Amino acid sequence: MDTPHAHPAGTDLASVARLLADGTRASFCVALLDGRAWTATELARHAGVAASTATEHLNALVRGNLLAEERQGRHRYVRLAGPHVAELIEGLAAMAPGRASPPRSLSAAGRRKALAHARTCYDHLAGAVAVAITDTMTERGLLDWEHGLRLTGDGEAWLGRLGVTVPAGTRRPSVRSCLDWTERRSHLAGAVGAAMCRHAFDAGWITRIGTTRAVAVTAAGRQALRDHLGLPAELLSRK
Amino acid sequence: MDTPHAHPAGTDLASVARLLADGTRASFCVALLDGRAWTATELARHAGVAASTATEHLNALVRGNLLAEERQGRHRYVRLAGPHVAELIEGLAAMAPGRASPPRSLSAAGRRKALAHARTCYDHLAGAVAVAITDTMTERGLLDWEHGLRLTGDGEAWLGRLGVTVPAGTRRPSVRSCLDWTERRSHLAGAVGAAMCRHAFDAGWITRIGTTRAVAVTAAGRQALRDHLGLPAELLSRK
DNA sequence: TCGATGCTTCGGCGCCTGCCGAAACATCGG
DNA sequence: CCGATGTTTCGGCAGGCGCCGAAGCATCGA
Repeated sequence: MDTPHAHPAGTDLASVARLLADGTRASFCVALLDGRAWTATELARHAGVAASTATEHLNALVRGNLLAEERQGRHRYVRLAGPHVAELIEGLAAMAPGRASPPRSLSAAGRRKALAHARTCYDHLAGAVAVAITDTMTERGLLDWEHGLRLTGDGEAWLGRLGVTVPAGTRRPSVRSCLDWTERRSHLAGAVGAAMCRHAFDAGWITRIGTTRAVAVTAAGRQALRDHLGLPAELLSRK
Repeated sequence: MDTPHAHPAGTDLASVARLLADGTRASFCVALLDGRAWTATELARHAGVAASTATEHLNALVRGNLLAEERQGRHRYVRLAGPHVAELIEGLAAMAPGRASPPRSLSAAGRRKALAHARTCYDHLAGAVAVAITDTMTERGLLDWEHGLRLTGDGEAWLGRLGVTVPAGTRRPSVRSCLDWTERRSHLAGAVGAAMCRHAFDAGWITRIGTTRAVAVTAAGRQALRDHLGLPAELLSRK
């Protein structure tokens, strides 16, 4: 070897980072942030590359343990390998250059606006709505940031009144903050964030817009958030 | 452009990841995980590249806001841009291929062993010792993982008896868990972790081994950890 | 003022890797 | 069994990027 001590710990770090360093692979991962499984062809079309190219990228991502795959007949379904991957990707994206490049088309502008308003982030809620919810929960003493983020007793009771049940006994932290890449503020993640998001879907408070990550708050959802958190309607209705 | 909708959100994610996707740049960042400022030449020699090459890499890393720089005379000092960068890098490294490549030389083996035992991770303590401290603090009810990680009342009192003072009023979470890339377990980070590490240096409980990230626990340190945490001596002495 | 040292700029070289299309293979629905 | 559709393999091409050395600039110490 010609280098003194060939990057002792640098190489393995680089090998992981390299997986996300390509625009197409990154585009796959961002798409998969919705927490659902996509087929290889869907991802290829989404990123605008040939199917053969997508195959090679997926091989790399699966091999690198960023994605998990599942074969069903002639379809190859892939999804993020776990919440830690989603958090890593969000953390990386939050560090991106501050200047959000202006959208180039009207439909892109609308899409961006919908995403900024409310969207899923792996398995919990993100966007302006999620940040507002998190802020209000903090103001009302449901969340405590004093010594690390935690759910207060009031918070537990409040969740119970909402009908949200959090699966217990897992190693996953029950509350966690996740940096929002549109708002640049924290929103609620972790097991509680996921349970709240799931419950909001089940109760019909939010619905997916088409097949994207963007979600819309329904009339019932606005009502529920006003009743339980006192959130003003104008914050929740998209113009 | 020849692609349908040129990676809307993928590009900025990729541009950040690309910075860490090169072995040499990654090697710089891993070196800087010790939290100190290095000169360009030091990093170049460390990674085994020409000074001109290092300059270009540093330009990229500073431009991408991963590193902060400070000019002093003819020296260019760089350091990580903040704790969030250190956490990102550790998170990425923790995802690296499980098989730790066996060290190729005796000195490398010794170095690796020292690092695995106790080292600094940006501004707090990592390695087997740090994991043991964190575990014991949990067992003794000083830390509570129930609803997100937090310091208990007992924990605060315990810190006070140790003489550790934590700067208050910052936005930085006071306790945080950081995934250890040698132990694959969590250790204590955040403002409290940093304050404890700083206090341990000041009190002479630990000292740096040469100019590396590895640290040694002194006799006084073993005594202190036994008195305050009941940690067995054999855990703290390197063989 | 003058050498030594640290850093930067600039060409130029070579490899790595992402891309495609064509062809083969696998699966599904009849 | 057969066409349609999803996926994979394989060449081959082209651009990007990391590397170096030489030369130039800035700063330090004397």
